[in-house]
Amino acid sequence: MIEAKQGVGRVAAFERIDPAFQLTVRDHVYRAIRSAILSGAFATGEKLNERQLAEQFGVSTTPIKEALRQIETEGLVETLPRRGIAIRFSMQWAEEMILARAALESMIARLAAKRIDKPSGAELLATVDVMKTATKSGDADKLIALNETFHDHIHRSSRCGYLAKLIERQQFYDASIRRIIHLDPAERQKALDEHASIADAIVIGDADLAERLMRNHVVRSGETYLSIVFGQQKAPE
Amino acid sequence: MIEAKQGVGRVAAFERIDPAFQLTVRDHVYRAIRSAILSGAFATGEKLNERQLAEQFGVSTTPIKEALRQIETEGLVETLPRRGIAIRFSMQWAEEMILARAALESMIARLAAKRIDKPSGAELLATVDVMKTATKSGDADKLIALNETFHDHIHRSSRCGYLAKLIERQQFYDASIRRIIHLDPAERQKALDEHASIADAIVIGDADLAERLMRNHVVRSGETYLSIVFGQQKAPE
DNA sequence: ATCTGAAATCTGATATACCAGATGTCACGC
DNA sequence: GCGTGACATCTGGTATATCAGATTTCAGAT
Repeated sequence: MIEAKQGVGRVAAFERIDPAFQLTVRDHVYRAIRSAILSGAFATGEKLNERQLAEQFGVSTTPIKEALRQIETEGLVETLPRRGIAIRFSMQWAEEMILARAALESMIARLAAKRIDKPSGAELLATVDVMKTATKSGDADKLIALNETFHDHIHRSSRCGYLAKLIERQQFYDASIRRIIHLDPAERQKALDEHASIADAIVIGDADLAERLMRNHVVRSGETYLSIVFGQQKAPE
Repeated sequence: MIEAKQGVGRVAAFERIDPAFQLTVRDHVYRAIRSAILSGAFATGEKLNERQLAEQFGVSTTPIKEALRQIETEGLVETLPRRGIAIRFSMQWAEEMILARAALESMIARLAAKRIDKPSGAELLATVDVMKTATKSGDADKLIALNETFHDHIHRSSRCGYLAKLIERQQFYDASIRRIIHLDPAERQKALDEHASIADAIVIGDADLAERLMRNHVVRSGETYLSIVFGQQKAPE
């Protein structure tokens, strides 16, 4: 659908570039370090060195410092002034990130149930239908994308920008790990059932039910990811 | 109570200095800017200028940049590469911070109810008792301190460091505003009743009840703060 | 009067140099 | 042998200069 501005018919329908797309060095470094930490490349308590990181990335320390400040604010590392930067992330940290995400996603599901309108509700149910198909055919990549679409729909329906942003930071696994999970047919089916019932609860406006289902879904699937990322590790006895 | 180390009786009982105490320029700037934003010193969408801030604080841009990165990660401002730094905080943002805090605090209350031990439970109830006294006498400052103690007890009992840290960032009002609230006897009584029932629920281990009571408490008191900070503003109709 | 586009200017982004606290090393004196 | 303390060194913290994208300004063309 092309919308011409000011009645001039021949302007091409190029979408505005999202300013956040701009790849700064800082942003690249931020993602790289964050992802490395979350994938377990560093042991808890291990030290990071600003100069060394700068050398590895082939940049100055300035963008490194800024990226580390962001990662610090997220809680993944702790900066000890003039003593070093220590990794804080651990299995227990990941467990709590799941709990945080469960709390926030269930809150947002509750609000979505109260605020969703007819068209969005229909879209949400339609997404679930597509998921059913993808689940049967076992298309893992498509399921991963649909999963994101599903949660995005709910976030938008809740009209909560801040909460949605906060939730994004509570993810400690990436697409490659999701793919592993989606290879298991039983897991796919379980996720589908949960998504379907969550969508139903939101569309009929049952806030309490949507909240509860969402929390259970996030905790359950989170624990599955946890066992994959951290293997058979157990919390300290 | 003095604990001598290694049996040497004459060593003074100096406590270890918390490394986080060190006041760096960055940290000072971070707190100052954050507090200014939360107190409404800037309009939503208003631009901040790194050089100008550096000049105002009388420091270079380096600590300013790092502080802004932290504030950005919290979601209070948005950095548009090479275009400026825009304030994102608004009444709606504050409303969502309340919801986030409600979601996280209720999750932590749920865990505290499951994990609290006898001594901590007794301490929690004791804190509520002291609160009763302070409520009657109307000592606002003491109540503010006790409030913090109360929530800290619960955070510690939940054994969740990450969640507790995340919750800290969801506070948009400071002590001076709390004092205003605590001047109202009716408000004091309401808060006391809520605290008492939350403590009871946690101590008897009723996770569902603790969660629900905590959420309602945070939302209700949050809305009170909201109305004070933002006056009679209303969300866009 | 209006549109175009080059140049001035504003802003954050990055690089580099240097500062200062924290830590480790090791010769020295008991 | 062992505790002491000066000093080398490591680390993040801060200051400053410069780079480059974004925006604004405004002369010149239509």
